[in-house]
Amino acid sequence: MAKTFFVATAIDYTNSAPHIGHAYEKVLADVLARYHRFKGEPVFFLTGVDQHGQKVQQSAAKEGVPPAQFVSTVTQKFLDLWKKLGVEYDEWAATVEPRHKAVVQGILQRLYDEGQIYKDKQSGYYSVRQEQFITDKERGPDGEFGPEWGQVELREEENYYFKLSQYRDWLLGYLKQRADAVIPDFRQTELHNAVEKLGGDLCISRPKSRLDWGIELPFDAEYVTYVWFDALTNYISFAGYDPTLSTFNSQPSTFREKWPALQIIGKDIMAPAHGIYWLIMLHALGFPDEAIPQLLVHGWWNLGGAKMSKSAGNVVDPNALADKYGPEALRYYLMSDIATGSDADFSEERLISRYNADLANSLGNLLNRTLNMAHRYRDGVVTHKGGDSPLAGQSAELIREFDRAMVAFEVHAAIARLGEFVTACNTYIEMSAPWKMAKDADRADALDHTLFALAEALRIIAGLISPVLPKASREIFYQLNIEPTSRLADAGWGGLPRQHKLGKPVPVFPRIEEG
RNA sequence: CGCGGGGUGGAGCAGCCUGGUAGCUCGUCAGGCUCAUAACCUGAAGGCCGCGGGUUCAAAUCCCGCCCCCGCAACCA
Repeated sequence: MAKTFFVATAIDYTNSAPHIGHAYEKVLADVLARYHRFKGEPVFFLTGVDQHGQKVQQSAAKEGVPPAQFVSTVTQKFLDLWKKLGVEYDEWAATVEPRHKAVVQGILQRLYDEGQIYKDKQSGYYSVRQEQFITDKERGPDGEFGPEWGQVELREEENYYFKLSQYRDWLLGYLKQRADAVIPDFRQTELHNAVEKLGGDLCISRPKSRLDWGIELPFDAEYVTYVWFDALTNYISFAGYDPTLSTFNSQPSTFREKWPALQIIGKDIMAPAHGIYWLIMLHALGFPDEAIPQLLVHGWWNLGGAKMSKSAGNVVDPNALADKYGPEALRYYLMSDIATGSDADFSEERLISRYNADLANSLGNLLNRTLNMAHRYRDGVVTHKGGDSPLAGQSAELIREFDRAMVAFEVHAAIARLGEFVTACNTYIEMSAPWKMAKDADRADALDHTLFALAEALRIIAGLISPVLPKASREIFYQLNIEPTSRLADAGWGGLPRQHKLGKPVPVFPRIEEG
């Protein structure tokens, strides 16, 4: 049995509505999950929401609703968006769930019992209005804290700390020994540099007097868990991890079959959260190096070269885009117009342009003209005649290179490669000129040969594109009048019956007219 | 000398790890085709691959230095 392809995304904070970056990450995970299912591997796709914490508590208070209710409203927006975009996860990680709490508390208790968590006292500047400690970073140019902080006072507070720094050398060693711990590699360099500067331990609690919307510490009811042990733990709590079993090998087989995950995260939360805290947490919990998850770090969609932010008012709403252009057009754009790991500029014009050029003009038109000719010249029936088509060899190469790109998470490259093949098919039509063959009775076999090859090429294309555009893929198969190819193994040349009646052409990708 | 990314024909990008005729999409120009969603195909113009040095038979690609953009971080408990 093949190892399960376990892909997990970061879980999104339910403080405000999803934006384009959230959508990108989940679609990327969904495409990879779908591709590995297509390859016939068992797949476990985990995503969800991070629902606790101070900002949620504050936002809820502002709206005058209980945090649980506030969180449920925002969570619904994420659920609706994933449904709309066709993001099909296997498990939903919502951190308010009891089973998650049980794992978080179980882990904390174990680490506490093992002496890996201790209590300490620190002091700092505290903003009464914002209900948080602030640092020198918040000081204005004049060295004073601005009026937005209100009254600022020096305050002492006791909290619990996790002995993070003692694992610094382990992490450095791990990163040194595993070249693909983080992808792309320059992020691994960045992480390594960050780890070298790692100093103190990690504060993991908040007194309930300041924050009570969280998971109570099992060993001190006066405190709740601060973000790290709550949010990060979702990756194992929703995969069946049992906190009472201290060694990895004693974990339930349902967990061990899945773990470790490929974790897809944004570049902003690699260091320190995932690259340092999370990896060290796992190590401290007894996970062997082979069970440390790989991090796939993606870039951001910027707007006009500038970072997107709510304060700048330039946030792109994926919901509106999906409504306007269709979810598949959005999926295609997000997957094709950014190199995994890099940043890209978001542009609605680019979305339209790529959709029209790649999907409407190239692929959609290829399907349309092929079906049309088949109906016009052969009553819709394509028949195998003669030897191999040049498209046969090209398709074999396509499948190899497409796969190589996809398993390397380079979805953009895989899509580009597929586009080359679509163009090759269009060129093949021009070269063979079936409309001329149709007028020449002596070339009847050649016409059959060409039409058959095109139908077969389209069947392959429809299979390969299915992880990115599941709906359009099904529609293409429907028009080809064949069962959707559900496995890569069946995608190769030669799968089409030697005589086959095609369906009627209907534009799958109608052009988006601007303006 | 904090950490990292980027600088490639008019625009947006890929290629760089694993040196070997500079590639893709859009745009422009010319031609072809008529099966097709005014789509498709071919050809052309346009680039000292940021600058300077080095290694090499050979550098966009490796090494050194510099310039310019962009993120992140800067004792956030």
